[in-house]
Amino acid sequence: MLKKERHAFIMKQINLHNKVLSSDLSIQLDVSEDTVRRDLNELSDGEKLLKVHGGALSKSFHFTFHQNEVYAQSSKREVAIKAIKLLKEGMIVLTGGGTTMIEFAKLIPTDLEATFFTISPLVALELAEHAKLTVILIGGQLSKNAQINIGAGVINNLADIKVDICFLGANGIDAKEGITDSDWEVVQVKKAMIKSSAKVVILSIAEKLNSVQKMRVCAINQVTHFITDLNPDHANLVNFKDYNIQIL
Amino acid sequence: MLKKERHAFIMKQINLHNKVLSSDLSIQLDVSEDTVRRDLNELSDGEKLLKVHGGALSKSFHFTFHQNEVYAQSSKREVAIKAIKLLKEGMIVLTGGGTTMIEFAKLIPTDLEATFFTISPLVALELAEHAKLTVILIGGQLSKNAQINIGAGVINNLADIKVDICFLGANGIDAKEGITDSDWEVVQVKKAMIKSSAKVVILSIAEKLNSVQKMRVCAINQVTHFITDLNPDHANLVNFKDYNIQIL
DNA sequence: AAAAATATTGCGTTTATTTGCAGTAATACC
DNA sequence: GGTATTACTGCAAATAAACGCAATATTTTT
Repeated sequence: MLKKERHAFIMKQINLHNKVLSSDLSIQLDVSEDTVRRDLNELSDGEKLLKVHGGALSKSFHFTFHQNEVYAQSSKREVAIKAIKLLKEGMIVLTGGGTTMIEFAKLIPTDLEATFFTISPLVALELAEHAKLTVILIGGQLSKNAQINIGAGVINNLADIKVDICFLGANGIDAKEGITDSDWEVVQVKKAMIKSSAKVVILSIAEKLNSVQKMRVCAINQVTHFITDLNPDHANLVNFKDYNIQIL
Repeated sequence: MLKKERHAFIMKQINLHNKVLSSDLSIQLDVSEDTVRRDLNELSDGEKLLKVHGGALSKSFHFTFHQNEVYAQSSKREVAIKAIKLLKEGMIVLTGGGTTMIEFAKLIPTDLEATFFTISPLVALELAEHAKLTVILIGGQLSKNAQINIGAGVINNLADIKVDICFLGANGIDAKEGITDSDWEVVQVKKAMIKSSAKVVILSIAEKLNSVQKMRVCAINQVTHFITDLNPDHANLVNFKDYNIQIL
């Protein structure tokens, strides 16, 4: 593997996870830790990342908690704006959690009258700011990592509802492997959500394209709409053209 | 976990709660207290926080205090501190909503292991910051005014659970008229909560004493504990002495 | 194409950092 | 004032970084 390729791989990991460990990279790239260190030093010299003992962090990491609360917020907002266009008066909508969904909730027109089900307390609170929306929070055990409700209670409740459209964020998305995630409980909930919904819209920033996580939520052909911050004709989306999905 | 990550976590906690305890951080970060102390020293050297005996405080604490525009916050905090003492290891707890309950949630010791049911998304999110708590959010329609879940779904779910203790804020409280509120839906939910709980704790700042709202939640003798920011022997509380309530 | 120059990589060694622990000093709480 | 908690010190073990060097790969020059 060429040095440039390694650098690209490292930067991808950094953007995806905000951190990398030298020891992990050494195994993943199949080179010595020395080489990884040298790579990290070079990237660090080029101001591409922040080198620390044991690995490296995203440069924006430091600010993540202060000024730039949400990573890649502008991309996420772009995605959200496109998603808004799928909303129609009187719809019954189901939404997941995550920062993209919160952006989405904020951008909903204030005069829209609709019913929203959600598993995310944060999204629910954001939706509650809109006077004309009916907001129903599906209860369950609150996951500390994902900040969404999970568990059997959620699944049961989801089984009893049937909505017009479901908006979901994605952790990993790949044409062949479909939608994937890394948390088993979250995967179960997402599966149930898809089952309860006539249309399924996946929202994802371009960065997460062609990345695969450990567990599968669903195949690509179960998705009806796929929204990224890219132009639908962008080269990176060509793999998805074969499936019967509307790409926005 | 990398050192910088720990630092970021600590700063997040500081920004969130305005204070951290070394002992808590040691558990949450899964490192020794020594390491936490060294971290705090480094952050303190970098002027990021104010180190004190037992933990650290936000540097901007004295200034940001005012940005938190919770009405009568200090009274509410006093009430919350007293309420914390009723919590025991392993308890099943049910809580309502409101700013007093949020103060309460913030002040729960981080090493407490317990299960919390709540109808308030905001309280749930605050509780979720505590690593050892199981948080279950009872779902339903989100009331825009009260920012708690209401409606038949909530009542049904409440009917199926039985908890050790229930913490409720009160809108109106009077020895003769009991606990009263102004929103019909909220009253229904509170009634259901009381029904599901072995003990009922009412939290209220002194200001609300002897005030009566339009709708009745329950009589005073259905309450087991009553917490205000006043001394239990205060003259204003004399009316409540006749009932079989523990006044804190 | 062969040779020389340059870059890259892995390994052993040395050096530096980080972390937990034991013992002791300082501080807060009752 | 006594007790419990927290802070500091020095130390040892583990881990990571830096350095020099030799082997290998790549590019440039002849």
